[in-house]
Amino acid sequence: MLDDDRLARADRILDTAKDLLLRWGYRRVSIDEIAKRAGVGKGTVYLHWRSREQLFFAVGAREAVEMIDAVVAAMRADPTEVALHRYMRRFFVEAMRRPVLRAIFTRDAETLGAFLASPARRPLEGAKLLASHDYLAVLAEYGLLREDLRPEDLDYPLPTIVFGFFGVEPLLPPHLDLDLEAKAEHLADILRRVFGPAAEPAATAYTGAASRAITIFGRLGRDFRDAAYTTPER
Amino acid sequence: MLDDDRLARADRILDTAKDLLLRWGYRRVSIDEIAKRAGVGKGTVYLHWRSREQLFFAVGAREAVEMIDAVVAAMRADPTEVALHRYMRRFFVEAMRRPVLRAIFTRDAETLGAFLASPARRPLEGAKLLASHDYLAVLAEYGLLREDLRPEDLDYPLPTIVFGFFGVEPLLPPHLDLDLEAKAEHLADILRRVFGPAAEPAATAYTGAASRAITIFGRLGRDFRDAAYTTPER
DNA sequence: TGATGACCAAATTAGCACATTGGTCACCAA
DNA sequence: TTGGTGACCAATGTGCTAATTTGGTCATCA
Repeated sequence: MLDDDRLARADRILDTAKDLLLRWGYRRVSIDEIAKRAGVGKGTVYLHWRSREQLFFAVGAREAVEMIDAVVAAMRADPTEVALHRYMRRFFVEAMRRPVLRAIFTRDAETLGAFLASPARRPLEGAKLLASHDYLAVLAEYGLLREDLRPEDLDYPLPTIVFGFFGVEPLLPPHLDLDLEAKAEHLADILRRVFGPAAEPAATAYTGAASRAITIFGRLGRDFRDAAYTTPER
Repeated sequence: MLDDDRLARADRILDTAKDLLLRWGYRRVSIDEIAKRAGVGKGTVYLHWRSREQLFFAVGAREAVEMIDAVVAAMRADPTEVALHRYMRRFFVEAMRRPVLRAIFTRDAETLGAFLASPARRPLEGAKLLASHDYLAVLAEYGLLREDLRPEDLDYPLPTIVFGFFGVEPLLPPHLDLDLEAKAEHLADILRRVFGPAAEPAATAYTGAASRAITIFGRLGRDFRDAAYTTPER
């Protein structure tokens, strides 16, 4: 079978899995049902992924790729998007707009159930996706971080703040319903005040940093794409 | 029966309930068991609280009173403790050091189970306990907030940040294990940078605001104490 | 008159037969 | 020869009933 056909088939299966995941929730979706609706035999699914968990990981990884691509595209179009507060704002919005990523980041137990605790999902959250050390090092190098901060100083407070934005929703009083953009704006404002440099950086800092960051996130996107379509080796 | 004896009995029951709650978790603790260990009849428990939920709410409320008392004492000893970032730092530390409050704020399902979703627990979290509008209004009045902020501007971002600090723990990579004070310091630093005034306020601002805040939190503490020992009326 | 525990309805658990599901692999069609 | 398939299997889950536990009440008692 041609590689293109293989990829197309993988996508068909992933589309089906994603659709059922969002409609029925993780525990209700069986491999049988996915295979049937995708028009392939059950065994064929296992020619693409090692296990059920891996398959659903791939569903998430594909959305992660979309999100990363959107981030990279934004940085290409406007290098100031590389700044931490701009990047995280976009990350937040792009993640929340994609149903599977939103379910993962908001820890939506209704939709994801046991998958939230499964080890296969691990790479989908975690600091690596959120803000790699490589990226933060680039920010520091180009003067886009507060002068007294080293990248590792963000290890605790940055994920903590961002996690708060993904997770508070169910705890807030209902009368407080900001739209996604307003929340993202709050997040950006906070990150700029807490981690941003005192003075506005030069335009050249942005272009230099953006070019480096695009490389970093481009690689990250390719890694996720590879992970999503990985064939099980034995 | 004398009021003092009544209170002592209530405390004995609450001590027992708290002990079992922390050892066995919410769902495993029965009223029968609590009554037996507290040396009273089951009916007696219902002379103090209307329902099982109310009883466990009282367990939390009593710890909330302890916490609020600690906060008030700190403000009395040092009026600069009234500043938002100092107050929330202390709030965070005092809450995390008390097992029942920590379970509530970290949403520890293992310990609290169904109680997390029960309406009786509602008053124990929520913005009221965290930072009432009255308190924020005092801060604004005395110039202890960023000049361009009105109290209601904090409604969304403040609980969001604080929630993050209570809730991230299970998501962080294990190698990152700051002690409680270090986490609290991060929280304080963030809140000062995001919500604090540009210039250091005068000492008189702190004393004035602290005196007002002590009144507010003193009342809140009394309300919780009353709620904890409330007799069910019919 | 305050405290108690037997009592009851409602919810939970235990036990068991039956159905479903993740994953494998012998077989087959191209 | 080989990529695709679905019958197959162990293990997990589901429905069902009987038996137990539990929250809450209240007649009775000290």
